[in-house]
Amino acid sequence: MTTPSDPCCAPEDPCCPPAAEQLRPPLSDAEANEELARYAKALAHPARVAIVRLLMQRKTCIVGDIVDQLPLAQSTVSQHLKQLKDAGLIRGDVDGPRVCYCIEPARMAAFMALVATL
Amino acid sequence: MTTPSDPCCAPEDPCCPPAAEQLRPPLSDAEANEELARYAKALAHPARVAIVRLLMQRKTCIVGDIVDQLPLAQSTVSQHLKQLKDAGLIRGDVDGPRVCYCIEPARMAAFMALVATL
DNA sequence: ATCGATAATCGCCGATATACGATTAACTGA
DNA sequence: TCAGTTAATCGTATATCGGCGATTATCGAT
Repeated sequence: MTTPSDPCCAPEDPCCPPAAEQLRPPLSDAEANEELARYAKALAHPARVAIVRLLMQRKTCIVGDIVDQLPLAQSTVSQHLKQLKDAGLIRGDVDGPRVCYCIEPARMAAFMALVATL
Repeated sequence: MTTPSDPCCAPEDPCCPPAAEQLRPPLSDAEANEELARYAKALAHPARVAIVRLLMQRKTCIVGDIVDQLPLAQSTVSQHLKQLKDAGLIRGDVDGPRVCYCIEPARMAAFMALVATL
């Protein structure tokens, strides 16, 4: 459980622990290409790379902080977050009026592994 | 020089040796994000991933063969090749009536290095 | 029950991506 | 020189992206 005084989550108490890892079936060549392309597409914008880097650095899940770090409107940042979430690279957990985003480490690892297969 | 009988280049005689490597200046955070995003964008389509994989496997630079390997029109493949070339991930050398494409290993390594910094 | 704060969504726009067929350009070989 | 092959480019249609302001939804606190 999260300490009530903490708006989101302290580094030692992340609000969004890694999702239960379901077994990922082996990929065919075409599937691997599509998955890699999906991840790459999610990172195909500097703002999204910046968001990922931010979430990697600060283990704690930030939300509005991300908006403050970027020279973009709130709605635009929200769209970028959605794209990263749809790609599975990040996760967002509702915590009161805020939403905590954090990296989905397994997916990140999967992306890096796919890149390594090139 | 290329053997005339060879349509493009034999594996032991690649038509496009790696480009002279100019020193790459260190990148600021923002520049690194933009460069990573640029590479990621280039790989943000399954067909382009497939092309890169093809060029990594067959060291020899293929051209029309790529079209045969993909379920896309020649003009479409040409566009994808252009995007990869613009991103610097591949290189195309004219060899008679054909064009030989091949991986730009240094750029590929740069991409992988940037991914590793995430 | 209402207010204030937070974040997602909507609607809109211009710009870009993706696909194709048709055309053009460049080179070889006859 | 002319014909054939190869690949890039052009033109077009559709879809998605990327940005913003405005609106909506949700929650905590009063």
